[in-house]
Amino acid sequence: MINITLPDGSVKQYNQGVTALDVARDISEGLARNVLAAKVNGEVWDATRPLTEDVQLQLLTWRDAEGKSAMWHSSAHLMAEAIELLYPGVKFGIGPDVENGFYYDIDFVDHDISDKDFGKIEKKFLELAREKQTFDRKEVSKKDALAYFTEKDDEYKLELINDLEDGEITFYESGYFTDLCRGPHIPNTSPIKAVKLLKVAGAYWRGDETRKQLTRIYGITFPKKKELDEYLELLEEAKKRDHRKLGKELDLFTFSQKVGLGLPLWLPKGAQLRERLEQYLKKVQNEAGYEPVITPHIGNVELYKTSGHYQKYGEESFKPIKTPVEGEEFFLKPMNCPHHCEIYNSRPHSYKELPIRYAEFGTVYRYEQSGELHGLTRVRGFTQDDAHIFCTPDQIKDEFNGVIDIINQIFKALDFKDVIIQISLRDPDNKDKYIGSDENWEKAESAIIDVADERGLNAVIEYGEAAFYGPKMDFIVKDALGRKWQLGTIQVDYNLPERFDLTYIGPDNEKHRPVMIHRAPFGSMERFVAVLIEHCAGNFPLWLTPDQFIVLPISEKYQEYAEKVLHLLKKYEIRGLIDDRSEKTGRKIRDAELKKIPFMLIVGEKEEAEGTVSVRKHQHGDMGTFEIEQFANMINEEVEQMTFAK
RNA sequence: GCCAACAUAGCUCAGUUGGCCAGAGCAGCUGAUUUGUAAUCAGCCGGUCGGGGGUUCGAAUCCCUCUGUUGGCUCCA
Repeated sequence: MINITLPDGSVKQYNQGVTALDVARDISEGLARNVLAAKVNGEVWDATRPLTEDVQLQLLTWRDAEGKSAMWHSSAHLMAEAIELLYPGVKFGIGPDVENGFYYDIDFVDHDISDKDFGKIEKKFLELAREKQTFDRKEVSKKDALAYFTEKDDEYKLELINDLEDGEITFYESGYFTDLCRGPHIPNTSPIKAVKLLKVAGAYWRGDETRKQLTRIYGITFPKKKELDEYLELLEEAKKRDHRKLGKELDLFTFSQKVGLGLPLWLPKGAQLRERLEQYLKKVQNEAGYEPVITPHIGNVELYKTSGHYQKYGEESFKPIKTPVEGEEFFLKPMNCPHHCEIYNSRPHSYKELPIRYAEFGTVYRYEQSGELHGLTRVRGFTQDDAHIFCTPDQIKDEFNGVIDIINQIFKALDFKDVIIQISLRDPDNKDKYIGSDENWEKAESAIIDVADERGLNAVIEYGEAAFYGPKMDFIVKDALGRKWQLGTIQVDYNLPERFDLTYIGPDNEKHRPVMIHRAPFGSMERFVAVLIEHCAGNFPLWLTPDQFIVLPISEKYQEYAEKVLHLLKKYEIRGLIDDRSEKTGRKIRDAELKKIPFMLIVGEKEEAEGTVSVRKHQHGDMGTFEIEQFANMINEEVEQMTFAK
């Protein structure tokens, strides 16, 4: 007999060889039907795998993330089975579960596949699911495993098996399909009631662009058709928030083939919005002791040879510009730091001056691969809210903390709540990819980790994500469709000070090396605005929105009064416009609602006589009649509150 | 850059298996209307059907190619 401890602390006794599914059945049939997998001593197992000793057991269902994983992973197998039946001879790469569903990388050999084939695959998929196929785990020797896939002529699986140790190889058999797989899987396919294949994409085998590109098919499954419908509806809703769509609708930005791809053009309303963000940050930075600097858009090739960027990125940059007579070469600047180093170097510095903080909204240009360009989030020309802090090694922590304060303040003012904080460190197995000494790297990495610990930040550590010159802390936010974008970043850099031979005179009258901190709270204005648009679905906070109100005169008779209202509100520094078209009020309201203007001020006979406005709030409706001053105070209070959100 | 799909008026989209001068709604312009909380009416303007090549008696429609967009992959100082 063995003891099974359940999450509520109760202990039950069973015969050796009992399965999690048996335990579930013992509790209730309903539970047994819903069990997808089991957590055994903290490790996720098949619910059908025999338990041979005393264990802590947790049954996993659709409600648990691990339960979903097991089902989606099993769905990947099922899709592979369907595809193998429909397209004999295809070869399989890997097929894991992902955040929302699963994918399988497949070499279709000589079959052509596109999303037009999805319907056929989905149909076969559901047929197979209804067969209640079980997933049978088999431990296989390396020799047998190799033999099986040699027979199948699947070089991808063979490569995977060759990387595994004998004794740790398992196969799963389901229906007609056998796959190399660690598991775990759901007991059988009956919970999979609804499937949707979502997209086809090319994916390099093992993420290596020098290797063959396989066809990746993404899909998602649900235990109920209704849940699938809800998910698809959610995707539709998300599309409405897409910054590319809203940017067009709200006249914020555009692109022109003639100007060039990846080069955004800011329209008046978008430029206004962006300028407000910049002014806000300038004010915050001014209070935090930053000094503005301005540098040109190009820099001599020598500058980037000194910085090391030339060696690393020279080949994948826009080609240099040459002066016609001297033949001197200049790069469009891909970052501002080398310029700022030269500003620092323009005269000697005393330790008493440090830290020095140079800030610049610097526009930079980077050659990005054409397939990667995406709205405002991935462009070839963009403006960083950049600053470089030059400080002594023992000032790093304070400075780092100061930057985090600024980032927190901004994210709070804009109501960004779901921010992922990532500490990006060097890949310890691939140190040649980075410049600088081990000692400096270790110092910088531990400084960042210490600050995160001290502030109790819930940060994730990622190895191999560091910049080539130093480790960093990134602030990552998701867009409407759940894609992750890096916004703010703080980077410690011991390398550029070396390369530019930056120094300060210490109290000992000797030269010392300062440390540089690169930081950009927004990251880039383009990307930040894009994420902001999606975050608030185009309903910008009052302090940022291009037009705060629109006056809607009932008829031309009240045009003069409308102008008076506009004029008065201007005096309170509230911005707006008048809809003077010869349209009905209902129409003007509809258009203003669609333009997402926060307040509509309706004025007619009554308002003119009383010197008031009738206020309608966007998405809320009629708020009643206000004195003009009263309305102005309401707006200004709201603006004040948001800007100074702590 | 790679894989796949897509590209028709400023915007959103119709255009069946190639067949009369390519259509609609919105926007724009002109006029009428003088309007009270999400669309007043009428007329007009607007397209070398992304560019180029080809097949055909005939191409928005079929083929090739280039460009761009979208979704991924790879990359991201």
